[in-house]
Amino acid sequence: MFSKTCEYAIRAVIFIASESYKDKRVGLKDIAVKIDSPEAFTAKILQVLVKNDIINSSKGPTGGFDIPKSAMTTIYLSQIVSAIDGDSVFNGCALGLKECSEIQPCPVHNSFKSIREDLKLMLCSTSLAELASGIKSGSTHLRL
Amino acid sequence: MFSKTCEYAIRAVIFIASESYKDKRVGLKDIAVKIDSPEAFTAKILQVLVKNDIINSSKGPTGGFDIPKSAMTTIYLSQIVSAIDGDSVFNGCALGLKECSEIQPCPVHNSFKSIREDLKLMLCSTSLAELASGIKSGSTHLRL
DNA sequence: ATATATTCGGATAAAAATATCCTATATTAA
DNA sequence: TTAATATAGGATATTTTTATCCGAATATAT
Repeated sequence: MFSKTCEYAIRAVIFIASESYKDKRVGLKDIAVKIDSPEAFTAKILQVLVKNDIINSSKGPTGGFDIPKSAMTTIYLSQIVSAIDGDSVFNGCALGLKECSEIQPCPVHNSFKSIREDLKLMLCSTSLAELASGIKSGSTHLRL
Repeated sequence: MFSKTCEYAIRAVIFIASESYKDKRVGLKDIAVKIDSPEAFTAKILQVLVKNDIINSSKGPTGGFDIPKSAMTTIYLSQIVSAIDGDSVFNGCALGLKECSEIQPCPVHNSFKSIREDLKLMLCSTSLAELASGIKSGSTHLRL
């Protein structure tokens, strides 16, 4: 579904959001531990997320990553996914064909249509705020 | 969604089915051309499909691959997918967590539930016969 | 029987994804 | 202003996925 990189990205963003909700900025080391990801690799991913304006970063002591509370309700899963994996999840042919559309469909095009629509809808309507609230309340988890 | 290997597998099986429908056995070379896949790599994939009883093979001149007509209605997309990609599509956590279930869900577990159910249902109910019929009629295609 | 055409299977190679290391740069606090 | 701590980013390494090569085994037709 998503690349491993994208899985890390989503988990990291949710964790950062859950801490930002408590007005806490979090460092790379902490993030890597809390989402169980390789630290250096996670750093690379976070850089991409910063460049895509999904998270903020600040250097130096007391530095780290955060997300403004106001942004949490306007950032959706879809943004994280397309920042990391591009739009193949949204547009790509399930059988890997370059030319696959309504007028020239692959054999599974129609079978996948509604599933892809549902997926798209879900990704575009699930906000960071929702996802982080589960972490806050302890009803969802990010590692193991 | 699927690995590239699995995309080739599905395309190959559909092509073999569409030819078997016309009582034609098809060789590796022909398959690779018709589904636009690397020949040697496709050979490896076909071996796995043979081992999983999804397609038949026969050696020697006039040899090649085929699928009994009777089998076409009992082989489903799900079988091809799990033979090549395993059952990660069916069971795997969207965020890559090892432990993710109803009692210990990841943040997107519930959002993905219905989508995954729909996907599973579709894969388990779409038969090879259906997929091959689109190729026969020319309404669907396997390359480009 | 022999030549030929085909799949089978092991070894290897290339490419892409994932992961690490190290130095530079910025920021804070003392 | 200096020491300490954090992210940034380039270079490199490892692992996984994708792809190729080649000889062996097998079956067919002549």
